[in-house]
Amino acid sequence: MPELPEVEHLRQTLAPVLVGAKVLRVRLARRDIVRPVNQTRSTRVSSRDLLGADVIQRLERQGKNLAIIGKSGRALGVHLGMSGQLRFILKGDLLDKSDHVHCTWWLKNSATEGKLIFRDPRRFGGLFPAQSFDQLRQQRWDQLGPDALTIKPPDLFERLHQRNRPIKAALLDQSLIAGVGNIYADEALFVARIHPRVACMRLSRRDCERLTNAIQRVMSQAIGLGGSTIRSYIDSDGRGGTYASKHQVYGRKGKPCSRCESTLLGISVAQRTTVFCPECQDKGR
DNA sequence: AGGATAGCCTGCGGGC
DNA sequence: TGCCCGCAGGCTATCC
Repeated sequence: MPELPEVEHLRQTLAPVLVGAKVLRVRLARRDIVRPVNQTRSTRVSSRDLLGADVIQRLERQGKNLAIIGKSGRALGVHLGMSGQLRFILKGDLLDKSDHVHCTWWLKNSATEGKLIFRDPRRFGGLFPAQSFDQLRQQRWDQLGPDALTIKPPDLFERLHQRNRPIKAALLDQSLIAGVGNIYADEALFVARIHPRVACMRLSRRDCERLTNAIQRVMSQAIGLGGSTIRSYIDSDGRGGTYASKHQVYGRKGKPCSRCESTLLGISVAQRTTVFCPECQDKGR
C-alpha cells in the first residue's frame, strides 16, 4: 500500500508533532520488526537505538523509506512494507485498533503530549536503527535510485535506455527509481500513454520526459489528497487518503477507459497485477 | 541481466 | 453463518 505519496504525506503530517519532541519512553513489543542496518546480528535492541531519551530533530524520506533523526545524531529508518502504519495519538485519545502494535514512543513537546505507534499486521515493514543518518544512508538508502518526485527525465532515460526489461518492471525496481509501487506505476504509464510491456530500450528521450512528468504529476496530486487508501492505508491521524477515487486504471480492470471508453485490460507483468488501456497505451511506440 | 518462483505475514472479499 | 480460496500496496533470496 504505502508508496512514495503515502510516505511523503505521512512525513508532512508527522513532522509538526514529532519535530522538537522529547522521547520519554519507548516500548518495543516485537523484537523481530527491528532489523539491523549492518549484517552483524545484534541480539539486543536498546531504548537508545530506538531514539529513547532523544529529541526528534527532523524527518527525511527517500522513495518509500522514512527516517526519524534525533538531535543526538542517531537515526531510525522506518519502512512500512505492505501494511505498516505510523500513528500519532494525543494523550487521552484512544487508538481504535490496538492489535499488531509493535513499537510505541511516548513523546512530549512544548505544545503536545502523546504517543507514536508503529502498527504492522503483515510485518513486511520494519525499523532500522543506525548510529547516524549517514550510516543509514550508506547501508540502505544508497542502494536506492533517485527519488521519483525529483528525478530528471535525462537521468531516467540514462537508467533505462540499455535495458531490455518491460518498463513496468523497471519502474517497480527501487534501485532504478525510488518510490514507485504497483498503483502509481500503472497510473503513470496510463497518463504517459506507454504500454506496460514496452522494453525500456525502446523508449525515446521524449517518452522518458512524458513518463517522468506523468509520475510526478500523479504523485504530487496523490500527496495532496493524502495518498491512496485501498484496504488499510491510513495516515498519522488515522485518516485514509482519497486519491483512490482518482485512479484511472488501477483496480479498474474491465471498466471503460476514461479517455477512449475501451475496456481496460488486466495482465501480469513482472508477476504483478497490471491494468492498462489497450487503445491509449500503444506498444508500438 | 533479468525472469520465475517462493517466502515472509495477516486480512478481506467472493463463492459456495 | 461459516469455511475455503485467492488475492493484496513490498522486498529479498535463490535458482536458471
